Amino acid sequence: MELSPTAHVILGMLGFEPMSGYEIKRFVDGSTRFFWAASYGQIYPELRRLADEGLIAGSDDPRGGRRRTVYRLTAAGRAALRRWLAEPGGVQETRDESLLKLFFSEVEGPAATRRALTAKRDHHLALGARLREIEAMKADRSPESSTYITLRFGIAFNDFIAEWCAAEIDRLPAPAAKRRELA
Amino acid sequence: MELSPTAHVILGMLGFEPMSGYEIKRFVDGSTRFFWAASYGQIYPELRRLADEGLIAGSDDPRGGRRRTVYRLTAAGRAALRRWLAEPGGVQETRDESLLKLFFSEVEGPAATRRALTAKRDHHLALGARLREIEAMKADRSPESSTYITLRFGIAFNDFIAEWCAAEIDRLPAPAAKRRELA
DNA sequence: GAAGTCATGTAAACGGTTACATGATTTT
DNA sequence: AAAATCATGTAACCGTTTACATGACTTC
Repeated sequence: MELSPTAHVILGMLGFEPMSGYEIKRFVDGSTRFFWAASYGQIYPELRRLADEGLIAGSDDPRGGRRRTVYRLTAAGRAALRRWLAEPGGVQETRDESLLKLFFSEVEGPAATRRALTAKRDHHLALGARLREIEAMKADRSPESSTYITLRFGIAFNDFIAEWCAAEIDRLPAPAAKRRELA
Repeated sequence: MELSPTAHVILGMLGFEPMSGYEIKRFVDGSTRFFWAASYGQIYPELRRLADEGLIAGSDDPRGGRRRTVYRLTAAGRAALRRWLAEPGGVQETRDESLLKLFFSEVEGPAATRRALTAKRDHHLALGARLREIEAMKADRSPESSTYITLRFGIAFNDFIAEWCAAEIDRLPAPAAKRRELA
């Protein structure tokens, strides 16, 4: 029974601590979301499947009058998580419309290229700021924490792209309006 | 009629020059593939749709005895391309299983974190090498070519990640085996 | 008492990949 | 003669998102 990457996200989250589907979603939205998103439409059916296969076990744990099912890893589930972590490779996909626009911009002239680079720079600037907010709230910031390493990766990565775009904008020929001013 | 990003890829490609579906696929595989892939299962139906909407026009242009349909942008198609390039934002999605493994690795201890970082470093090293091969073959390498800027972005980006991973590996506590050697 | 949050779930739609089918031409 | 490439296309499948439904509890 081949598990989907999203199933592994769930196993990984439950590897930290037992959680409900709702909590998994919240956790994902504040962490892996930037490189692996998951919606309720995936999480709840997947929890059922993993429970059916005996990799996780759910137990009722209502909060007040709200029903609530908390799942935890079984021994088989922890083994599956360990196996997945050890095996190399995996999906690596990007769909970046801003790069697409940059790529095609030359048919519209250098002004369009500049616009595309500026938009991309701003996007990654904003994303970097978001990640720094998450960093400020993060409890475990020890240097060998892999979740913290991943977060720092995200920040460094977005910083790098923003800076690269800014440098590239500077390399571009000055826009027509500027040139007229200089003349 | 809202166009999908993949429809815009086709419009963009035809903005460079008229092409057949097969040629679009080949072009994509050597360029946008790294940030926006497209399969035949998308390209051919999408070509039909775009032709039905009058954004592109196909004409038979057999090569020898092989039938072949070459598509070119119509005025409406070029306007749609221009409009899309001007509008801000767009899809920005990443699915990176290597980051997922890095993120969750701490439950397995620092050796797993090191393995995850090493795997990621090697992946981006290989990707960078692939892009450099493409660069070596690329005709237009003028600094204001947006396709070349995009390619250089890919190279810089993969280099950066590989170096970041390498630096992070060095920051990690020395593995147990190494420590015993030192004792 | 209204809005927000906690909590679980499903159905429909969507975008995309994979695999397959067909057939001609070119290269080895 | 076989393998590779050119060329077009479709059907089945898959993972994911969106939107919706339900209901209890909490905060303003």
